[in-house]
This record gives sequence, C-alpha cells and structure tokens, in this order.
Amino acid sequence: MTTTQPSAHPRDTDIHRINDDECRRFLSSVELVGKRWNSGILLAIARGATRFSEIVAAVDGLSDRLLAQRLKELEASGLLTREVIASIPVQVRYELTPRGADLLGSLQPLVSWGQRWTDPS
Amino acid sequence: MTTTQPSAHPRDTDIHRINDDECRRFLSSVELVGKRWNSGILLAIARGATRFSEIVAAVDGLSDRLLAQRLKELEASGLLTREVIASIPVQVRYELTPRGADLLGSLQPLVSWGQRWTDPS
DNA sequence: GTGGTCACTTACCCATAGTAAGTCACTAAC
DNA sequence: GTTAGTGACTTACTATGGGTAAGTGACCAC
Repeated sequence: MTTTQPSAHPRDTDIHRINDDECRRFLSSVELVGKRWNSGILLAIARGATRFSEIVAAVDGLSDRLLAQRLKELEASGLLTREVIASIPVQVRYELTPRGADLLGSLQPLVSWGQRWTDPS
Repeated sequence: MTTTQPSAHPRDTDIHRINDDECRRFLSSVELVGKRWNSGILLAIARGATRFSEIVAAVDGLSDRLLAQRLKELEASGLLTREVIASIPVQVRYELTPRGADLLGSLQPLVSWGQRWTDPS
C-alpha cells in the first residue's frame, strides 16, 4: 500500500480501483481489529485477563453473547488460543498467539496518533 | 497502552502498562478506522480519488448510501474536508486533512503485519 | 422530451448487535 | 433436598444498522 499522495501524476487516466493483494490484506486486517469489541478483547487478554469472565469484566459494555461469538472468530483467525481446564466449574483460558500479540504491537502507532491529534472538538 | 517492545523481551509482557485514558482513545481510534468502509474510503482518497463518484468506483462493493453516510462521519471526525465546486453538474471534492493522512500513515505497520503473517489458516 | 451526469436521499428488507434470561455440571449451605 | 452459586456459554427477542434498489434535482445535449 502506498498511502503517500501520488504527487507525480495526481490525476491521470489511471485506474484507481483498490483491489490489489496488499490492499485487500490491509482492509481485512483493519476491519478485523476494528470490528466492534475485537481490539478491546485482545487488549484485555494482553493486559492479563485469561478467563471468559475476566474478559467480560475488563471490557466495558461487552456482553456474554458477543464475547463468546468474538472469541470464536478470533480463535479462528489465529489470534488467540482456547484451553479448557477441567476444574470444578469448568474454566477456559484464553491466550494471545504470537500473531495476536504482534498485531496489538503493530497498532501502537495508532495510539501515538491518538495522542498527537487529541481532539478538542 | 505501551506496546513498545523493550529489546530485552520481544514478548507482550509490558502491554499491561495501560492508562485508561490512553486505552479509550486507542479503542475509539481503532474502531473509527475499522468501521466498515472507512479505511477503504480514506485509502481511496489518499490514492487520488477526490470526487464522490471516484470514491464509489475505487472502493469495491461500496454503495452510494453508505459512502454519503461515511463521508459525513469522516468529515465530522476531522479526517477529511468537503468542498463544493459550483460546476455544471455540481461536483464535490474530498481531501484528507493532515490528521487523516497521518492516520493512514500510522496504519502502515498493520500492512507489515499482514505480510508477516500471511497464512490465513 | 427522452436520456445522461453528479451527489446525494428515501424506502425497504434482512443480518447483526444488544439485552435478558436460561442451561449444564457441579458444589456448598440451610 | 431444596435453594443458591459458579463459569462459560446458549437461546430468545428486539433494536439498530447495513445492503440493494430506486428516486431526486439542477442542469445540459440530442
């Protein structure tokens, strides 16, 4: 992806259609982390929440139903792992995969962006 | 949130250091760019699309209705500007604000992440 | 006077999000 | 031995938002 302005030929007869591989990957990545609750869940786990109830408690406004759904998706995307512990009330432990942790890390510039442009409006 | 990785431990152990204000800003940022079509629209504009119809053409699957809606939101968020040109069929020109361009730039690591973990399971 | 352009709106439907309550397997208390 | 509680979910239901299609209005060209 080239987010730089095409200063050389700003307005040619070029096809500006965005469907190359890199772009599609970018869009799916950003919509994956941007999907409601996903980044919050990942962040909660990164912060130390490991169990279902801990994640619900950590992410403000997140409901059981949506958490269960999102966890399935995130696990399917390979961002976290699910491990069932056969304790007396069954416990389930969620952890970030290296891939998931790396994803969170690559969102760091977004935090800086938020600080840089603290919205006064 | 400080996802910066102190070279000693490349793992995610220091992500726990999160201040809630920072965290909320992060979540709103990520959900802003992650909201369906938003990043595609910003990307299209960054790549040279300036008019409504150009953006619709550039972003695959995007409809008029949603574009109009998203453009309002993005303008309200200060990520782009809207300028009406009183030509014969009226034209409207959209451009990224510095803030919007900076946002796209700070998503660059996400592109790298997508390349790094290229296997979709 | 039919058709075309541009930047939207409006109308409608359906998928998903949100909220609340239920389930299962078990244990501890009354 | 009925009641209550735990953890991790499901199920049921409603509300919100997205997708598709068609309409609008100011203009012009044929």
